[in-house]
Amino acid sequence: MKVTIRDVAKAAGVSVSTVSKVLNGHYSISEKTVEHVQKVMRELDYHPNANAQNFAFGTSKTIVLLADMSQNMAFRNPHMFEIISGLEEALRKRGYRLILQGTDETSACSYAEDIISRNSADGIAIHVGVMSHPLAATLTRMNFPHIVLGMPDFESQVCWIDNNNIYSGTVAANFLLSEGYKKIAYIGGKSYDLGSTHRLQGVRQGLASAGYRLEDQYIWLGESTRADSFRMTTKLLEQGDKPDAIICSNNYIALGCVDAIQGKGLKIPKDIGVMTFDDYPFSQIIEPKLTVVDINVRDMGAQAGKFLIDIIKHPNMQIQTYITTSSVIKRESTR
Amino acid sequence: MKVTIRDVAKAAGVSVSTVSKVLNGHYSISEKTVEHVQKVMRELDYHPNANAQNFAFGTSKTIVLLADMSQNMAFRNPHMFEIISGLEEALRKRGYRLILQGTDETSACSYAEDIISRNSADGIAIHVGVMSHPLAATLTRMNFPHIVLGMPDFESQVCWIDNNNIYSGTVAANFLLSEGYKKIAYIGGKSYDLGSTHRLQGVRQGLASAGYRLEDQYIWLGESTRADSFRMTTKLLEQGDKPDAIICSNNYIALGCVDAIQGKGLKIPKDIGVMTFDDYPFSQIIEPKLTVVDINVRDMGAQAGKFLIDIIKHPNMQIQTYITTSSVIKRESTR
DNA sequence: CTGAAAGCGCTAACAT
DNA sequence: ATGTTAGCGCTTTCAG
Repeated sequence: MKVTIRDVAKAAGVSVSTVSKVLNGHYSISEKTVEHVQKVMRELDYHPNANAQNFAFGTSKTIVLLADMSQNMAFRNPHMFEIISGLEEALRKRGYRLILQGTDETSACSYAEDIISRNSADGIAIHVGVMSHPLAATLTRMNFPHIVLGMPDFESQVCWIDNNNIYSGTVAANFLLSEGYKKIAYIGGKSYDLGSTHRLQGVRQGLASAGYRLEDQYIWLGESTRADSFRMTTKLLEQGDKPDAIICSNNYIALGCVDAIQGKGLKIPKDIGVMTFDDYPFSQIIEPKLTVVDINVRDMGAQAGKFLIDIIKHPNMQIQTYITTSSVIKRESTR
Repeated sequence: MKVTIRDVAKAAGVSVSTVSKVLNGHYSISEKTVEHVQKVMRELDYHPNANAQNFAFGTSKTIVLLADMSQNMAFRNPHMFEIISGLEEALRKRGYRLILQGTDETSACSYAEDIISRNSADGIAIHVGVMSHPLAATLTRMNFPHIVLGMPDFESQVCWIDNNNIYSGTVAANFLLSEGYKKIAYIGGKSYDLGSTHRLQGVRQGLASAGYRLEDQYIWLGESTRADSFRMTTKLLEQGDKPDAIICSNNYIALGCVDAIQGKGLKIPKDIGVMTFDDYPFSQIIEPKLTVVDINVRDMGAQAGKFLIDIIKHPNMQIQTYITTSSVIKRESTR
């Protein structure tokens, strides 16, 4: 059968608590005993039972992640899985494990309640996609260590972490200016698309602080689809005064934008520059390869993991933050 | 403080073991007592401590997944995360949780040994990408419940599950024949690319059983890159007798193939049909949208979860299997 | 049908 | 520096 701490104690001729102390590197054990006990452990091929340790310590060294992982999500939103990868790595480095729990927005709250009340995890990470008002309420009411991946689209007291899209917008604007572009246009989503809105705001700020401005007729906001972007870009290009560069709020919009530009017989980047955000696989597949502001999402996951562990260790800590890790990857769609 | 089973027992005026039996639906408790105890539980807002239960039951109701989740993996291989999603769902339905553990091939084996010897999971799932000889040896030597996601490229006694690429190849061939194509070519990876090799084999079989054959000059095997595929397709098209359809072993190869065809001024699907395997996001983005044999990978993950739990419940069960869940998604690259 | 008591394997005062 | 002992919260024989 399984060899337990008692077997080791017996074989080593010491008490169980001494073995336990060796296991946990307690200072009070003499070097000689430590070595002896460790030798016995090796001989017996002893490995402390994880369940028993967790139980005795009153901790599970475990974080659960609530996220929507329904059909095709990995294809539609690889982004999320890259965040998860970063999160897992950060947690692992700190001795925690990540439990994946797929859920929809409706069930997320009861899952969280169950986890908290049954103490089946030391903390919860929640992808913003399944975040809801009741869940936020539960989290703050129970005062349980948590972090939301992405900024919730409503006010609350929960801890969240997100990329700074405003900053990314500014990075994009600054880059284009530094490359000599002057008449910059923006194609993005409507006001409820917070990402797009923030990026737009950042672009504005970037231009403003360099003494330029984003002209109203150069801003087109619509659906985040290839088709609607095609429509908007076409309209934009049919106006009298053409921009010399277009910033697209995301990859899908960029796709339609490129179609439209090429449809008008214009060359990228010779006649007009294009750039967008996030380094999706197809940023590199479409012609020309897109210049993007890359927001290191994996790093965001890693930061989230770090913060969550900090929160667990310092329960009164409060985090609500943006992190800024964007940088430009220059490819062929800008000169 | 936390309310425990003892508090419930006291408040309900019964013994701890009675409460435990109510918790676990033991037959021997009278309906009256059950109801009474449950009422007290609700009143006290009692929730059994998960750690303690696991400890007492000697199980963790937990599966760990070993997989390479290094930088950009979610973008390079969304496929894997879709499998993981399916796996998680299947496990959850059966009362198990999925722990994610990122690793490289080298560390995977010692992670597995640790998990097994410390009993920190009831089973292990391993993505084939981190599979190795020593890991296979460990798994069979320790006789621990496991399942490998994907077929290992070496002989062993481990349990694995994979799509049947041979079958998928046949599906592709049959589809093209049924659409009226007759001169079919194949562009794929070299012999060590098992996926490509099996698909090729399936294509051959499909054609053979319909009385056709895959001509040698129509088979080009090289690197799985857009560039090499471009090269191979160009060569193929420069031969005297052109095929009327090309099957590409994967999406990257399809990309280069489409480039080459269009580079020769040929139209898809008018002059030549193209199809490939796996429904990657960019199968839909490139022009024309690709007809693919879709191998429901999420379902493969789900099956893996089901099998793994079966193995846990019936330890002497042996599984080494293909599953076949391919079907054609017809889009614009075939007529 | 219910309860007393012995564990599951490990940790952590407290005593020596 | 080491050992004694009492738990951690729940399950599970075994008696009654």
